[in-house]
Amino acid sequence: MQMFELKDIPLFSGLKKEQLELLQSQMHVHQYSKDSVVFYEGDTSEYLQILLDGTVRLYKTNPKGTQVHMHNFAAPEIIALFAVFENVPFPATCEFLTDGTVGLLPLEKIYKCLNDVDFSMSLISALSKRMKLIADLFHKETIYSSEAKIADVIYNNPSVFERLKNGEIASILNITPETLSRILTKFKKEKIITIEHHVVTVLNKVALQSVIDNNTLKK
Amino acid sequence: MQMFELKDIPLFSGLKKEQLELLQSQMHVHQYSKDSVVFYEGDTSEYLQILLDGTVRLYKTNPKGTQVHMHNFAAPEIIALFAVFENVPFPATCEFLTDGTVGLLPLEKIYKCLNDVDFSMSLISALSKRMKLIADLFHKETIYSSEAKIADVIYNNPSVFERLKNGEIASILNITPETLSRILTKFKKEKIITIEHHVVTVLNKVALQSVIDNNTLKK
DNA sequence: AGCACTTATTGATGCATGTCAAGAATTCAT
DNA sequence: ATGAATTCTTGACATGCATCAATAAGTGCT
Repeated sequence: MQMFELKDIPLFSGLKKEQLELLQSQMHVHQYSKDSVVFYEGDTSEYLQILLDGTVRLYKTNPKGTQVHMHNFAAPEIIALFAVFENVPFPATCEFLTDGTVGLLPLEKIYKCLNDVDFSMSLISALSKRMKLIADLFHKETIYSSEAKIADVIYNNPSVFERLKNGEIASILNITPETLSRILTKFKKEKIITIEHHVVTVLNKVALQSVIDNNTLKK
Repeated sequence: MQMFELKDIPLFSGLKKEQLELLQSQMHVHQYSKDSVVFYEGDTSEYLQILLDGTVRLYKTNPKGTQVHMHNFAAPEIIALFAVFENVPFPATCEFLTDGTVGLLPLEKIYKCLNDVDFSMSLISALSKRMKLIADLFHKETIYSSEAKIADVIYNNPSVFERLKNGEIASILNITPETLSRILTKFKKEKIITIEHHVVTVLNKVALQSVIDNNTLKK
């Protein structure tokens, strides 16, 4: 099995060879199987957690027990980046969607790298990218209606319909499968899309864009 | 009028004197009056914007035209921190709640500071704090019911009831004044709080905490 | 103290989306 | 290809909050 290493992660790739090897040697590696939980919302950790293999899903759980999807990450990627530098509890639960492995790097080892200008700059860039992720997520959950969310995936990521079943797509969008189904048939009736063998074809890009902007088809 | 300066901002306070003076001299200063807009959601900028005086409000506007409140900042503070380092459009509109002033620092001048380890570390810390802000905001908008939002302010920030009128509190919580009113009288009826002359007294802290955790009073 | 204006309360209704349940279509294993 | 299991669709209904409208309470000015 070939697995990612620290050097495959932009944050570390700029480090000098010895530095990198030192870190790599100080990293604990954990194996996880599908559906196992890496950490729970509210946990804290003394380690930077690095996804070396597999894909994970980050989500919150609301009081009714339903999950609010935040993001999927595929290796190689850092998970829980920001919580760690403010020593703040994780804002989400992290669960494996596949078998996989996580590397744990003691935070105090990382702090030493901050003297390296390249490392700091990579970290600033990584944090900024994470910030954009969560700002986009906030926008989708806060501004978009269900119709707009669906129009948005169709527009920007139509291939999910080939890879995932509707229930999975719905849960990524934080809507129910029923709502997804209803809106999809609405879009079909309005001749905005067709779906054949899980392949979505956009017939009316303008209308789709306008759903994204206006949250609705009508008027 | 006394106003804040760069050195009052943690991000810059670690810089050497000459460096700081250089930056200060390269900063453009803009005056704004109450209700004027510093930037709109979707704008981009070549400048780091620093709030030197007054308070601003950041919000998104949804397609129906209603505002989704994100955050208020009081001077001295950096606004739009992350958008700038990924050169991404601002995710929110920024509007003054008072008269005030903003300093504009050309980004390329900032980039030069990144060689300074202290500056990088301050920036990492500032970004992480912003990240926590938006993660908390996401939690409130995504997990909390209106009851939970209100219980949360009562619990953590009861003084707003003395300073703000209900309409303003409602808009900060992204609910309507009607909903706020209804839930407040519900809490009073249940003997969880009393309000006299805009001063909220908590009678049943446990119940309040349980509303925050469970999103509702009942059951 | 009295009147005008602003803010808060209350009721009736609407709307988007969730929930529950039944039936239809699809997928998969043999 | 056939049946069993899964997934999708559709309908009826529930829920939480917004909206609209009318009235009540509070605030400030002369």
